[in-house]
Amino acid sequence: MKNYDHNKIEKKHQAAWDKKKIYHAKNGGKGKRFYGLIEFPYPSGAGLHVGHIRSNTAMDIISRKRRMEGYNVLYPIGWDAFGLPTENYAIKTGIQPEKVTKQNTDMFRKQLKSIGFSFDWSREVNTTDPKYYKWTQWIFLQMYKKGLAYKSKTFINWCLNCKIGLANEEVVNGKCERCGGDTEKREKEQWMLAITKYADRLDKDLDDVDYLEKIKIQQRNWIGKSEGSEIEFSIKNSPEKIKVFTTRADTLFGVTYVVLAPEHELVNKLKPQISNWNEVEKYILDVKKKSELDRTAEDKEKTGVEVKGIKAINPANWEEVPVWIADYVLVNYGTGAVMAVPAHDERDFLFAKKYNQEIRQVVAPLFITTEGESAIRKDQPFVKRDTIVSIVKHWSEDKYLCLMWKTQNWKTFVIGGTDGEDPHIAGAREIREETGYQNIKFISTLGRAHAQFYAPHKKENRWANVVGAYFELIDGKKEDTSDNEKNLHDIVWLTKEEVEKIIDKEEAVIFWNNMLGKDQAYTNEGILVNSGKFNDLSNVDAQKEITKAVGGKIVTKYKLRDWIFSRQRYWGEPIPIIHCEKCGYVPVPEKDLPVTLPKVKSYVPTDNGESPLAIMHKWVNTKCPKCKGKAKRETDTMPNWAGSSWYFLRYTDPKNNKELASKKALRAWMKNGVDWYNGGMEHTTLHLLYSRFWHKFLYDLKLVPTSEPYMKRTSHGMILAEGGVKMSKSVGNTIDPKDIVKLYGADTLRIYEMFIGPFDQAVSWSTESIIGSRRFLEKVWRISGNSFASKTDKELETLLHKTIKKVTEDIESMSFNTAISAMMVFINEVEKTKSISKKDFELFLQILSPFAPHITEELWISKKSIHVSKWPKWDKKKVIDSNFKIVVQVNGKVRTEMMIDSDMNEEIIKKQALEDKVIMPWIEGREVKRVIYVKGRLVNIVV
RNA sequence: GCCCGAGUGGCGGAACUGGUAUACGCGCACGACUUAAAAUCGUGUCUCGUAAGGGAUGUGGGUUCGAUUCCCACCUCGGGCACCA
Repeated sequence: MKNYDHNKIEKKHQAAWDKKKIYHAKNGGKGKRFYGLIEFPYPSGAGLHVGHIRSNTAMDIISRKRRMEGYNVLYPIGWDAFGLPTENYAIKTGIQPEKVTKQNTDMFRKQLKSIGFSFDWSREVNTTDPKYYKWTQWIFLQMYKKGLAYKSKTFINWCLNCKIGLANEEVVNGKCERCGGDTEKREKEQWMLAITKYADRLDKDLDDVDYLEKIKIQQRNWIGKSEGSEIEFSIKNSPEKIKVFTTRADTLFGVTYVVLAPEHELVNKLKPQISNWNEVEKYILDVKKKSELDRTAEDKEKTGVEVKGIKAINPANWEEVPVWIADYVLVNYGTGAVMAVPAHDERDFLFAKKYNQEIRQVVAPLFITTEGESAIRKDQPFVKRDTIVSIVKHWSEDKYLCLMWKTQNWKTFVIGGTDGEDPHIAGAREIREETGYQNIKFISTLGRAHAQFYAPHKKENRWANVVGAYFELIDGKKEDTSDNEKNLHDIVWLTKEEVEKIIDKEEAVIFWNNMLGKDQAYTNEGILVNSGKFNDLSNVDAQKEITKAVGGKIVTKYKLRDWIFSRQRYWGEPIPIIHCEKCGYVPVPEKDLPVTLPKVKSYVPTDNGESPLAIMHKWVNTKCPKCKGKAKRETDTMPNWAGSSWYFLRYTDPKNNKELASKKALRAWMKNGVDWYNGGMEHTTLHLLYSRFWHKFLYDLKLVPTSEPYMKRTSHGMILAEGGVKMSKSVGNTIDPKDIVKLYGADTLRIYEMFIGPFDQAVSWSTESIIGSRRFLEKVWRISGNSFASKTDKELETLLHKTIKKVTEDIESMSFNTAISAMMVFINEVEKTKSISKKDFELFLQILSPFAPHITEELWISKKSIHVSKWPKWDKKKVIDSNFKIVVQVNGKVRTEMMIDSDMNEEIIKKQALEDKVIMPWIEGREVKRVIYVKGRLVNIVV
């Protein structure tokens, strides 16, 4: 047998597959179909990356398996070729982007072919091809016609380095996502796409697709759906109103001020009434000057100024509250104004502390005792009581008064009922009665809480509405207390540390912390207090009730913003709009599409932020399609998310010049959407969301059969360099797949990248480890050169069928690493026993073939390609061992193993275990309490 | 701060639904073949202990006959979001 010469074999079969077109998807026919999709690559000058190979191989394995299972498979490839790197290269070198793109795609194509992917190369698409972007432009025009594409003067994120407007999504921590340079806010007219109109559906329809849960979560977070209320605050002596958005309408009675975003339109409208306009205006200018980075800086100390002369009126209690402007309120979320409830919102709390605003509690926490002697007794009614907890400080020392109860295991502050009295009166009375101290000074209340517990001394469930109060004794003057009180508890003075050790009731702890000034916003659920007729309602129920009572509206808001769609760049799809002096914006007639990019001399964007296209007067100046008058073309281009928002549709019918794809082709391939789409987590919030949005739009136009583009979405982990750091050119730790293919072969590289670790997790590259994959393939090669047995050894046959089962199932769950491990185990076993039939070995080659398509094709005997052969089925009878090993444990510790036959029943096995020589000494002289048998696994003897 | 995910040998990692922890691979050590080296093959490889046996899956508790797996608290790392009311 010849040596395993991967170079020769791989080239030979790649050429043969191309010639025989075995991976071409058939358009006609009735059989079952499978559409497997990977994110089409951006053909960068750096060439194919090992990361591309990992994700492409995974879907290649799945596609190859589907083909062998009899599916008509579409596994296409194309180029997402518009974009900044190519343009920047053009700026630097002056070489036309088309030329660079052509070079790069040629290189990528060659490299991808050298890995042996089963792409249908006849359906290659390229987003920069005018025949392709004609339809990108066409879709834009449909959006324009439906009012979803509009021009708007907005603050955009401007990258000072790229000289380009960025979408919110492209700004990371105030820096440009692409170049890492500084960004600033600039006001500019931009084309926008109204993705927010689809926000609700983009959220809701996630229920119906099979995406990894973490992908759904990320999408949902990004969309940021939030249900709440819009409530209007009148302004004193003005017809204007402040509309706020809140998710906590239940806390309306706790509003102590109202905050507007500095950019809020009311600020200017109310100018005549504002008595400190200079101060307000200065603050607004300061905020504008602040870069995005400063505004989101880490310490984020909140700032703001009060708008004097303006008072808002709380619709719940007609209280007048001050109005502030502060930049912690965002103009473009909700209504740009919030009601501040410092007691129950952390941001408002911090702001209130800094600017000395009132903090008013309206939600009391509810503490339920469920353990110990005070645990509530189920099925008993609650007796409601108003109670008070008084913290009493010593007249001269830093000590506090506590009661040690004699009748039950309670250690408390001074407690008692209030009988409807004010806290300072009720508290003082209780202190006198229970402790005898006479000269008491009321300092402050400490908040409210509800507590449910069982009172053993009264034998009843209590529901206490507790108020906390803080008192100081003026002197030690003390009178005798009644015998009754004396028998109830002892009085002790404790230091702070001692108090903290013994006080365990949660409401007491809260009051204690409040007394010490360690208070914080309470944002959890609870019972309403200080809220007029809504008192005692649960805060959740109160949200709707209070909204209704003040004439508010229940509304849903989203974090998602409309998509800034224009770029001031050359290398993108021209936006097909004409500006006419008379008619305004006029869409380019569909028959004139595509609007192609003109050839320009310089690709440098202009300093005033215009695209290089703006100085192409010949191209820019045109006639208005409507009035035939003087007009100019739009010089902004589309972002490179445009072409990738619908490319998967084009694959179904890539050469169609009349439609973006024929209905027939779409019905055939997209009947349920793309069956399986794998890509990177980095595209979860942008590409995935954008393309879902476009697809839903096309669905509404009845152009595509489903409202969701992708039925199933999975994601791969990144490949990191050795040592777990990112691969990067500048560090010089990148791996060129070409070198690996040359040295070890494409099959080895494929196996290695699938074996390297769990597919969905990031893994570190290790050149040292590749040899293992190569050795595995060499063993396969060597075995095929041996003479085969007429019949496969019985145990080996069982292992083969187990392996077929495991590989079949592992591919579906993308557990490629364990599938390969199982095949390695099998091959190791074959080497040991050396008796496998030719037929059985071929079954093995078949399950290996999706992973290593070249070597298996070479070793496959039949004239027809192994890749069109039928996927092996495991034999249910043959995956069960006739006898196997189980372990025997004593008290959960393994003591011995024994062989049993599959037909032995439980009683016999248990008996055999108990009589085992090794086991006997372990159970001798001890009582066998239980014997547990787990089928096919173990016997556990409990003594 | 919030939301995900993950912590297992020297390394990458495996373990079904709670049932022999460390499969498979790399590396390492020793041996065989060789004048030698590479390649290949074989044996060994969590840890303490001569052994019997004990201890180990980030830490500390809990549930269970039995926990890497379930529950509670905490620590570390990775990813996402980040003043979204």
